[in-house]
Amino acid sequence: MSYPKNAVDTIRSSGYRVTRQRQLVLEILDKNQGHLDAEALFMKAKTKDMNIGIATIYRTLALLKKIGVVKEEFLGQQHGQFEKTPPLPHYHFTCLQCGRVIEFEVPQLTEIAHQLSKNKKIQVSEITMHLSGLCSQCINKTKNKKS
Amino acid sequence: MSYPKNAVDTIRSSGYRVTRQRQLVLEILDKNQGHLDAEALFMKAKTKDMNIGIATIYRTLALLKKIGVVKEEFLGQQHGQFEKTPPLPHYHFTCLQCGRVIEFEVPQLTEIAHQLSKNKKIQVSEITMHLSGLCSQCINKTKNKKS
DNA sequence: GTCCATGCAAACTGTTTGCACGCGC
DNA sequence: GCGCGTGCAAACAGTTTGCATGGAC
Repeated sequence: MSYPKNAVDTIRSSGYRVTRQRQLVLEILDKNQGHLDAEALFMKAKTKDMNIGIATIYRTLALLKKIGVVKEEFLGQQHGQFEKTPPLPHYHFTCLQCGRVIEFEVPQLTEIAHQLSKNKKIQVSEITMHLSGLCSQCINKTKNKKS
Repeated sequence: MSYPKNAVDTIRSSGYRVTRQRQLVLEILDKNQGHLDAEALFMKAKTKDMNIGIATIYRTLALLKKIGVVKEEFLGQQHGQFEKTPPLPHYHFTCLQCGRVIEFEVPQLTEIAHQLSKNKKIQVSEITMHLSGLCSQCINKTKNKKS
């Protein structure tokens, strides 16, 4: 069966131990369907487990990334944000003013990547797309601002 | 006239001074049509000017980016690589094995971004796309390797 | 009981900043 | 000559690592 196993099962079946800390990180990523960086995740984790260390967060995220449970996205251009790997690939728009992130799908990208694979004789394993600009709210704010 | 002014003119007309160091950085970026990160650029600059400081490199790149002369690309996922702003927007493929970068154009992206702008009522000012995988050389290497 | 995973602190990397001097305009 | 731009070193932020202890299996 190719049922998407839940994350805990994936950890176990990949040969790693299911620890309290790893479960906590997964829990937080589940609740926050948004995008968290290591620091933000650490903060949230601390409220549930005062003793958790930032190194554990980094090690756990690296592990989850390696076994494919989470994806790292580079949105604000600097350090990565993490989210549970979505069933369908999607991409992100970031508002340069308020930082809001909007997700969207672009089915055409698969075809575009396929064409490129043929033309350039390459093998594409990962497609990243990222838009930035102004979200509708910030467009309105700017309009209403009289200078 | 909307002739693309050369970079030096752009610096001057933006109200900044044209210094030896800034010219050197531009020269290096011109010669290396490839993609250099701050460190690599610093190394190359040192061979021409032993006394140049890494801080100058960072400050110069930030300036050139601000006035639109260079673009910062996040290819290897971590710190940015810089290239002179190309006349036509293009995107990059990075080989995960050998690090080779291939450039390509995707005219359709403009239209895709336009559609999204309408649907989501956003204003897109920047489109980023990045592919990764294996280049043709590395595909062959892998094939020929008997294990 | 074994050995992987954790917490802590120290180390490290890439980048930024404060300041006195030097140079473009 | 004025004031921005530079070099240097120190500061900083984010991330990684070494090591002794603790917990998953």
